[in-house]
Amino acid sequence: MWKDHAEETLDTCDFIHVHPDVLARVKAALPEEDLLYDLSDLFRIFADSTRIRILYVLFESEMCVCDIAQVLGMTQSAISHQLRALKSAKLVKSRREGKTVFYALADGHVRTIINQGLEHIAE
Amino acid sequence: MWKDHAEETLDTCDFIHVHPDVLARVKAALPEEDLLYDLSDLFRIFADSTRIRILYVLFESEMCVCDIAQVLGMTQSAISHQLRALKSAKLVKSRREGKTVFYALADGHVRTIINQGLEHIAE
DNA sequence: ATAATATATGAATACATGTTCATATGAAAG
DNA sequence: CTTTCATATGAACATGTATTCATATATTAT
Repeated sequence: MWKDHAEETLDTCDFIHVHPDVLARVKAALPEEDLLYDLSDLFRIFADSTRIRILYVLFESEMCVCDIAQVLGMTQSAISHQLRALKSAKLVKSRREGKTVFYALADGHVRTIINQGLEHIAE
Repeated sequence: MWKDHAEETLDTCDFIHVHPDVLARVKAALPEEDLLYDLSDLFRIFADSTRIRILYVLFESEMCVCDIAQVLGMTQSAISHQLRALKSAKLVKSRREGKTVFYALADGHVRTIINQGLEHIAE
């Protein structure tokens, strides 16, 4: 018996283990979906070692695309693609000077986020 | 003439735009490759909205797998797979109590990193 | 033992993503 | 205007990854 609710409990346990009020509080605390996607999109930018290396380079100095490519030993195209990702995430900004385009960090959040990541790795 | 160095400048511009000492400083400041990979691996964990949602749930309370699955409206298997990723990154810890396994945040870095991400998005 | 339940896991699939290659754009010089 | 150089971009390819499905493991109860 009691099989009538088999469908809606297909993927959940038979009873809730935490107190119902906790469950309600947890659900209420969840941010909107849009914000969650924006957050994961932002962290996805940091989830690539090439982009991390570019950010580290820009920690030291603003630099043009081909200099970054040379320092990192990669093609201009690859760097340019990644700089676009970094710029659309507003982590870097660009400034044109004749034929060359200089990139620089957009703000201080980049350093803070990376430093927190380092602290976590160091344990 | 001067075509003999064409190969080594294949993907770089004809001259360096930043001062040579800056270039040397930038190269010296680059962390070791291992660390860069560890960093990007860590941020890759945050680069998925499901994992972010799990972390948000654990901000409020420790919780068992199937309760998390129910709160987030996902299957137990999907949550379990993601919890494994979160645990191997040492972002969550688990505690067994009979048949159920409770997950909780491992340390405070999670909150700090996510909060910094939020600040950046808010601009 | 066997059954029931919570969680973990391996394989498969569908989708996302980083790099390369070729080429286009934009700016300065001849 | 044409050429040259720095950068940007689209398509293609290879690799990575999140979810699903089926099943295995672990713990408790019967």
